[in-house]
This record gives sequence, structure tokens and C-alpha cells, in this order.
Amino acid sequence: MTPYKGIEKGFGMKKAPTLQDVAAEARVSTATVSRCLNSPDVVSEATRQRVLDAVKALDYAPNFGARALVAKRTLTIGAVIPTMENAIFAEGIQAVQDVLQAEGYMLLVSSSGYDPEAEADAVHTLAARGADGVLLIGLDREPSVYEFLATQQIPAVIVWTHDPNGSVPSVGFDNSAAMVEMTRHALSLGHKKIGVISGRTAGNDRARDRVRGVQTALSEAGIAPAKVIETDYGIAEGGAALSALLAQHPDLTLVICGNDVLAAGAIREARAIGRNVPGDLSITGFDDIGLAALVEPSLTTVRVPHRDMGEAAARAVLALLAGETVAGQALPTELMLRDSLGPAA
Amino acid sequence: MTPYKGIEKGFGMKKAPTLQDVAAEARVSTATVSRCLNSPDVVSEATRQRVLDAVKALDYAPNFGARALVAKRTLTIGAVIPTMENAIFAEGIQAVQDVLQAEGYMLLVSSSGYDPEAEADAVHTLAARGADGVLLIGLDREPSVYEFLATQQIPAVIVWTHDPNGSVPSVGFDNSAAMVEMTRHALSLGHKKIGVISGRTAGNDRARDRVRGVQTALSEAGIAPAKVIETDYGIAEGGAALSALLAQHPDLTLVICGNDVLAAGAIREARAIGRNVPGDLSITGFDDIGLAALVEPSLTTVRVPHRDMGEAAARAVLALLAGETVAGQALPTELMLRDSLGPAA
DNA sequence: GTGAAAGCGCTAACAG
DNA sequence: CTGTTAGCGCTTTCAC
Repeated sequence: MTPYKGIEKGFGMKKAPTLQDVAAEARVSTATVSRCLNSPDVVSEATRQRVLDAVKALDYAPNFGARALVAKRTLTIGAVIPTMENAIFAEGIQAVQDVLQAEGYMLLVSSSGYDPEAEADAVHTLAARGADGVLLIGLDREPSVYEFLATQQIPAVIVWTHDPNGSVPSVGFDNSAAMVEMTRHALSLGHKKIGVISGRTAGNDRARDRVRGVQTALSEAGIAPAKVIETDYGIAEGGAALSALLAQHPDLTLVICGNDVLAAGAIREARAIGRNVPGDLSITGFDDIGLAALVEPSLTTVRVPHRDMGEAAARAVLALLAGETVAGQALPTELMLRDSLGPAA
Repeated sequence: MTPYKGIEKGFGMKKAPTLQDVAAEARVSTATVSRCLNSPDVVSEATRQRVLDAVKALDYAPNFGARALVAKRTLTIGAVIPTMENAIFAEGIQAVQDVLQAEGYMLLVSSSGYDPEAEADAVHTLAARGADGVLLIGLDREPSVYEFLATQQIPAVIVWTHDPNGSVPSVGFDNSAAMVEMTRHALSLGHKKIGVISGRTAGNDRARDRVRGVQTALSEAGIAPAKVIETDYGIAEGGAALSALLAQHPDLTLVICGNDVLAAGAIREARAIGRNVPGDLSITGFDDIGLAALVEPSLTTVRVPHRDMGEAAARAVLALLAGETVAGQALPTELMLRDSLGPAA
């Protein structure tokens, strides 16, 4: 077959059809074509049909730049997430997408790789690409980012955490409270020697809040603070962290992990080194991703309403864009009691 | 500070500053301001400084729509994927993103939910949002989609499969060949009664090719075709499919699954109904997502180079955009032998 | 080195 | 209901 080439430069380059072309084809004015596309009900049935036929015949698609120029909006929402390779964000973002798509908006995604500076850059780029509004994960970032957004008149919504006092509406849940609940439950099972494997807390309020939740519950109960170890995201990382933790504190009966992926790694490692879970050692996760129910033993974890959160966040930006006042909201989490957490050894 | 000096358009409406405003402030023409911003070296040092001061003073940011209108590009690449909730796409898309971002482009993602019609819509929307190029998953779609893309002069690249004869460059791997390899290996272990749990094959050439690969290897070996059952994507779905398959063909010694998620569900179900994997029944997957190594027994599967594929695809669109001719490429897959596949019972 | 002016493709008054 | 006519903000010849 003919090798596929990029955009032909030079002669014979047939341009993409414009409103003009459609108008000519349908023998009406450009204004009528525009109306057919934007407010079909004010055009007569007959001409509308003719115009739509022409549109289809020419494979016409409106020019984005021109439309954005005059409409002063792009129907595009930007989002900056740490990474898509994390199931937890993927699911939430898909929910955002579904709502946005249904409302005629599109999602412009950017990833920061958990780097605050990269996130700030991404926000600038998003603005430069004409994003009408943005979604940001978590609270931790330079105030200058918010200032920039304010100057650019770009509404923003924070997701994955809820801060009732924030100046920017946030849709999420209380990471700390969820961990308090988990920890209290564990304490009721008699655990007293507790370790925590957390994701990196620098620039990550969700991770920090989760650790804080554990310590809060412990101090409430008059128990010594948990030994905390921080690690990067990943299954192998979770396993390594468990080894490191047990090496220093062999008498732990419970290890609370900041997310399910770390927990899955920790479980695998625990069994690899001959620890019975939960007989000798209990392990818990956070997020309740699909994996949680599949590992052996199945993971006791905190169920987070990914979808509801994504949908609510998308609705929140859209509301902001419509000029409405948005309060932000806290969504409930739920303890998922499975098999990886048992009574203290 | 400085009073608004442009052509006044009405009362007290604080519009975002435009090139005009900057030009007035710096006492030069709009052309000069534009040049200062786009090719600073052709402007004299003195005026350039004056203009840049004005830009800063007014907090000027170029209008995206206007720029896109005249530049005829948006530095945006669109992608339509079935869903982000599938780890396999998430990882590949993240790789695409990384490359694009590094090259100054952004990714506009849309999802089709595995519906060809929704995909066609998404392509139109992407075009309407000014995507300079698009990434599409798999080959199965109406020719009209390609025609549309052609008339819109939007270069496209197919990912997740490789078709050397296609008119559109494709970056992926040979799904059928990978399954042939897997099946041959299984045959060498003595399996003769084989079942297949496949994802929906309608409009999904990857799923179809995988099934075809199995049957090809079987017919090569003179063995009866595998019993095939199709199901939706999901862990529970994989389990249900296994039950259904075994109900009709209780003597199967091997069930080949179209992807790891179905396989994980099948393994869980097999053990739930008292089958020993791989003692009584072997089960294999495809994709090698993180899950594969975690389930018990760990999954024998086909490793797909998600990242390499995503990166190569991103580079391919960019090359097309640069007017280069792109050949497309086939990436290698690898058999990951773990514990879920054993000798025939 | 700089300015004037012609659009890019589309929408939104304003007439008819 | 439909056509005419201004621009939206920016880049880019083409003169000077």
C-alpha cells in the first residue's frame, strides 16, 4: 500500500473544510450553518437537513481555534495527577472523564510524577492550552499556584482530600479520620506493637494524614506511637519496606500500610519470610483497589469512593464554570474487613 | 496602576490584556510585540526590553484560541482508549504522556467504553478540540473514521496491535503470534483439552487475534479447536466464565484467558470450587500486569511492552506531525512462565 | 528594525 | 427564518 505520510506540505494540499465550504455546499450563509450547529431549533427543518447533509458530505468539523477565540472557552478541563499507573487515580479519573464527556467537555490530563514543581509547570501548560478549569490532587502545593489560577480566572477543584477550610473547593474524604477508624478497630483486636509503611509524605498531604490518623488513634488509646517507614510506590517497595521494618522491630503484630499496593507487597514479603498473615502478623491496606480482594489473604483495607469522588469533582468544576458557588464535600469511606487483619498474636 | 489604554469596549469590564494593550503600553505596533514574543532576536534590544516590561506590567498572556487559529496547531494530541480503569491502558497511556509532555505536547484523552460508535464520536470531538494528531487503539473501526481523519488532515497512529499492511502506521505487537507461542508451550506440557476465556471480540481485533492464535497452534498440532467463551472485562466475569466453561466441558486441563484480569478471576473461581491450580487445571493470562505476579498461584502470562509501545506510539505521531514518513513497528512479547501453568493432569 | 494591514474560521448582533 | 456584517486576538507578509 501507499506509505502513510504526515501532513502534506506544498501543492495540492486540500485544506480541511470550513464553515464557508459547508455554506457553499448547502447554498446558505455561514451564519445559518453556524446556527444549525449551535442552536438547531431556530432553523427550519428543510434547511437544517440540507446543511447537516453538507456537513456530513464534507466531513466538516468546526475549527477549534476560531471557536475558542470567539466563545472565550474551550470546553476543556485540565487535570494534573501524580500518575496514571496507579489504579486508584485511573479509576477516579475515568469517572471524571465520564461526567465531563457527558456534559460536552474533554479532559486534558497531565502528570506530575509526584513532583510539586512539575505540577506547577503542568498547571501553567494547562492554562496555556486554554483549559477552562482544573482539577488538582491533594492540598500540598505552593500558594503561587493558586494565585496564578486566580489571576488567570481559572476555577480549580481539589480532589482526593477534603479541607473544609480551604479557599478552593475540595471533594474528597478525610484521610486521617479513615485511618483513625482502621486503627481503632485494630486496637480492639489487641494490637499494641504497630508499624506503618507509608508512601512518601513530602508534598503529599494524603499520605501524611493517613500516618497522622494512625498516631492519633494510638495516642488516644495511650499506646506508643507506631514505627513509621516511608517508601516509594510499588509492590516490591512495599515488600522491602516490610523487611526493613521487621528488621528493626521484630515484635510488631500489625503493619498498617498507606495503600493497597504497598500492603500487597508487604503480604507477599511476610509470607516469603515465613510469617503467617494474619496469624503472626496482621497487615492492612488503604484504597480497596481490585487487587485487595485477590491477594492471599485478602486485604483488610479502607474503601474509598473513587467513582463518586471523580464524578462529584467533575460536577464541582462544571458548577464553578457556570458561576455557581461550590462548597466542596466530604465523602464517606468504609472499613473493608477481610482476612489480612486478625487478633494480635 | 497604569490605566487601560486599548480601544475601550464598554464600561468597567476588566478584560484580560491583549496584544493591543501591550503594544499601546510599549508604544509599538502589535506586530512588534508579537515578534518580541515569538522571535525575539529580530527586534532591537531597546524595544524588546520596553515590550517585555509592558508584558510583565500588564500580566499579559497570549490568547490560546487566537494563537491556535492562526498557527493551525494546538500542541495537543488526542487519544481514544476503551477505558482507563484497565491497568494495561493506564500504563501505556502514561508512557505516551511522558513522551508528549517532554516534547511540549499535551494529551487529550477520551474513552469509548469499548463501543466503536462512541469511539467515532470521540474522534470527532477530539478534532473539534483541535487535536493535532490522534492515537487509536486497535484496528477494528469503520473506514469512515480514517476518512474523516484524512480530510481533517489529522495524522493518526494505531496502538496495541501491529498491522504491517495497514494504511495507517501501527505500533504494537502481534497478538496472534504471542498466543501461538503460549499455546505451543502449553501443548508441550501435554495439554489436549483446552478452553479459552476471551474478552468480547466484536470490534476488538486484539481479542480476536488472541483467540485465533490459540486455534492456530492447536490446528498445527492436529488437536481439536478450543472451546471458547466470551465475557466482559472483570475479575468476577472471569470467574463466572470459568464456571460456565467447566460446566459444559468438565474435562478441560487448561484454560487460556485473553487477559490477566479474566485469568485472575478464573483462578480464584477454580480454587473456590476446589480445583487445584495448576495440579487439576492450568490457567494462563495475557498482558503481565502487576497483578499477575501476585495472585496465587502466580500467573503464567504474556508480557507486553506497555511502556515501550506507548513511547514509540507517541514518537510516531510526533514524527507524522513533523511531516516524516512513519513505518510503524512490531514490538516483541515475552512468555512469562510462572506457576499457574503446569503439566496436563 | 518596525508598522500597516490582511486575514485565520467562527459567532453574534442586526437587518430584512 | 435567513443573510450581512463586524470583529474575537494573533501572526505574517509586505512596505518603509
